[in-house]
Formats: sequence, C-alpha cells, structure tokens
Amino acid sequence: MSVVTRFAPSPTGFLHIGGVRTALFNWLYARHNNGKYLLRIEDTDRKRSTQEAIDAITSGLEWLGLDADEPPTFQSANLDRHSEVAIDLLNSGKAYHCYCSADELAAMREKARSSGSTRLYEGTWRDKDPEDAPSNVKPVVRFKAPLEGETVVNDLVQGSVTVSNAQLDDMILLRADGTPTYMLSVVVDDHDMGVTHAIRGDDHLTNAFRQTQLFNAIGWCPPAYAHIPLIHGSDGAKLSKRHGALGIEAYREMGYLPGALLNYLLRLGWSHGDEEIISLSQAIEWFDIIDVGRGAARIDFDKLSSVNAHYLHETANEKLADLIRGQIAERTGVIFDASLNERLLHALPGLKPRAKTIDELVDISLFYFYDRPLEIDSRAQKSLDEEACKRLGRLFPSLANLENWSEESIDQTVRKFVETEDIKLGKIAQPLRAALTGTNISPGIFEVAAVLGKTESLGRLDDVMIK
RNA sequence: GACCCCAUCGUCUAGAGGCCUAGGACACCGGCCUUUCACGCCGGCAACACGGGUUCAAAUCCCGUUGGGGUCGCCA
Repeated sequence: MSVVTRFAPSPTGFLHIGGVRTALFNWLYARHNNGKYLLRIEDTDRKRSTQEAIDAITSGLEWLGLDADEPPTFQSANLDRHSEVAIDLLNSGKAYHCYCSADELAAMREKARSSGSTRLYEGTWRDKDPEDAPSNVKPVVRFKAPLEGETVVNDLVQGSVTVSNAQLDDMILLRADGTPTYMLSVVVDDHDMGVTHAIRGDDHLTNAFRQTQLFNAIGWCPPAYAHIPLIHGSDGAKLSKRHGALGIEAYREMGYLPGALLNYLLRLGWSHGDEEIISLSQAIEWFDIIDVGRGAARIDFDKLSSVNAHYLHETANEKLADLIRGQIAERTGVIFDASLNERLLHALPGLKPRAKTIDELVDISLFYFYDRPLEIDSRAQKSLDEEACKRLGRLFPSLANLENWSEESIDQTVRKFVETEDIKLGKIAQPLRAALTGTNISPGIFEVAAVLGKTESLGRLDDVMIK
C-alpha cells in the first residue's frame, strides 16, 4: 500500500512554527516513501475560519517549498458526506439523538470534574425512548461509544497507548444545526482521502482514541498515527498565540531563509546521528518516523540563527542580491541601475560572512549605497580626529593617481604610505574605514574601496579629509 | 482534579546492556588569524532528575517519586 500523508491545519489563525514542522514531517515521510502528501484545510468552523488565514497557510507553505501533490481539500466541501455517515450510524443504532440542554451539560461537567472523572457526558439519552424527546429542543447526534474494554492506539512515535473506554464519553457527531463536528469530519475525510499515516501534534493524541472508536464502528481501518511532540517556547511553556508565537511570515520578515528554517525544524525532535546541516534531498533519504524523539523541544533562536547563517553563506550572490535589493532601495532611497547592481554583487562576498540573517545583511550593506556626504556615526567619528583627517589628505593624491583601481593596488598604495609616514596600518586603515563607510565596522577596507569604485571612494574621502 | 505522554550538558540532540572517562551542534569562556567587526581554526566549561530493583555489567530494562507537558467544547 502506498503512503498517503496529510497536513490538516484549521484556518483560524496563522501558520505557526509547530504547524510547519508537522507539515514538514508529513511531507518528508511521503517523499521518503514515494507516496503522496496532501493538504486539507479544516474549515468546518465557519465562524472562525478566515480567507486571510487560508492565504497565510497557502503562501507560507509555498514559500517553504512544501508542495502538496494535489490541490488542497476544503473540509467544508464535504459536509454532506460527513452527515451521511452520521445518519448511517444513527440508522444502524451506533449513534443516537441527545436532547440535553447546555445547562444540563454544564451540570454534568461540573459533577464529573469534582468526582474526578473524565467522562463528562453521562449518556443520558443513550437508551432513552425517543418518544420522551422534548419537542422544543433540536437534538445533536451522539456516537454510542463502547462502555467497557479499552481502546489502544499503536502510535508510531509514542508506542502503544491504551485508555480505558470508561474514560471516554459519547462524542457529538452532528450538532443541533445538523453540521458535522471535527471528530466526525476528520475520520471521514482521512478515510475518503486514503490517508495511511496521520502525523500530527501530540495535542491530538487523546483524539486518536475517539477517532479509532469511530473508525471501528463504521467498519473502516484507521490510519497509522504518529503524534509528534509539541514545540515549546524558550521558557518551556506551550508555544501558543498568547505567548507570542509567530506566524511563519514573521520568520520570513525577520530574515530567515526557508531552507534554514526547515533544517532547524527538522532537527527539533528528529536526528540522524550527529548530522546538523541536512539538505532537503538528504532529509528525504534519511527521514523516518522511527527517529522522531518523544520529548517536547524548546525553540532556540540562537541555533536557528546559526543554521540560517550557514545557509546564507552558501546562497549564491545573485540570489542574495535579488533578496535584498528592494530593502536597500527602500532604506537608502537609491534607484538600482546597472552600476549599482554591479556594486552590490561585488560587495556581497565580503558582506555575507558578517551576516546571520537577511535583515542583518541589508543593514551592513547600506553604507555602500548612501548618498554623499555620508553620515559618520559616533564611533567612527572618534577615528576621524584632525590628525587623521590631515593624514587622509596626504594619502589622497597617491590614490587619485592610481590608474588601475583594484583591491591589490589600493592595498599596495596604502602600505607604501604607511612606510613613508612610519605609522601602523591601523592608523590609516581605521580613518579610511570611517570616511568610506561612516562606521568602524566593515569588510576589509581595501575591498570596500575597490567595490565602491574610484570616483565614489575619492569623493567620500574628499568629504572628510583636510588638505 | 481525572486521564494520557515525556525526562542525557543552559538549549537541540547522539546513545537500542558492556565500544561511555557519555559524543556532536548552538550558546558561553579562552587562544590563533587580523587594519576593525565577522568568518575560519584550536582549546575549555558543561548533562544521564531522584530512589529502588533486574543483571557479572544499566544513561540504556522494570517499579516508584519528583518535575514538565497534553487533553478533558454543539473549537479544530
């Protein structure tokens, strides 16, 4: 039987990092087994589902490259089918109408909790005569769950998990308005879509028992379940919306690369020996659920950054230029023409190793593009005292006379100058850096001068030097 | 509270009874390189939650304790 997995987010909020990891694991497992990976939008809660959230999920997954093998399924489109299954269950005596009011239910819940029971609904209408039904109440349809014995889920991650059926009450299949509930919809859709492996968050583990019971009652075979541990915040608490969990687009905006994010997430809870940097194709080859860990993991932005830095450094300059050009233009006001594009491309090799995220890369690239005269920051200002400015003035002519403006020739010229002035290289290199970049931190200063070009370099020098 | 799950350096993890004096990565601390900041390289700090078993031998198996997490909707 060929493998079919699915990622089934509900579009009631953004696509968060835990969801992305669930999607990744499902995607990898399908790819590894030459199976199919499907996307199902669980939008049966019409009040809370939004088009905005659907778009966020779709574009997030697209950005990450987690492509589904078929167009997404919208659960809301299958409502009739779900209801039919419930009606069948009703007709075969495996489900029944329940007329309890919200107040009655609340009372039962209260009672169950104080008596230490998990079985919230008492099964009031399970065996009652339908003749006794109040005419003014629209009933829900409940599943007639087994009262005795136990239900076992052979989880691919957690192992065999058993719960006593006495713990599980009769879940609602159809609401009073006739619409199916999540528990029913998931079961029917998983079956209809041919899902063989349901890889999802650990928070669904208890649902697996009820879903298994439903599958059995209908006479279908449940998929293999794999409940992966949740991702916690750096404080160890649940990564929830309330605790500042972010949508995937926020990570994009923070300057993380999709490949890096995926690599980082993959290593959260899954490992292959000591491997840390793992390409997607390598991951497909190696990934198996057996290697997924059982403990929850905390998100660590330092490590994410470190992985991101690695991917950033490996990204081709042209690609990087495409990624940052817009932001540079926006922040400096420059309009990129052929020569500025050229400048950016030449600047990148020196800039790249100094940045961990796309954001940082933009930050440290800006000085190449600001218009003259440059704003000199306070730290750089310190190396531009009168003496230094005069020295730059004395250096200027020999640079102006350079015919071949290259990193090597600038290097030679400056070193010669250092000899004649009998000073340390730093005495001129730092003022030069301040003049050319407006800061005291930058790539090698000869490289900077070369990338900037002769005209721009001499101009920036002229702005601060004393003749 | 009830039920279920989990437990190796600060963090992510390797580890399937002897290969463990517990390995790697991030972070942190030194050093080298160097005109600055990085990158890179070298080195260091740092963990089997606790208590009982089982065994010739336990981080690895069993039980308990403690700690953490999840679930308990006519939400998904």
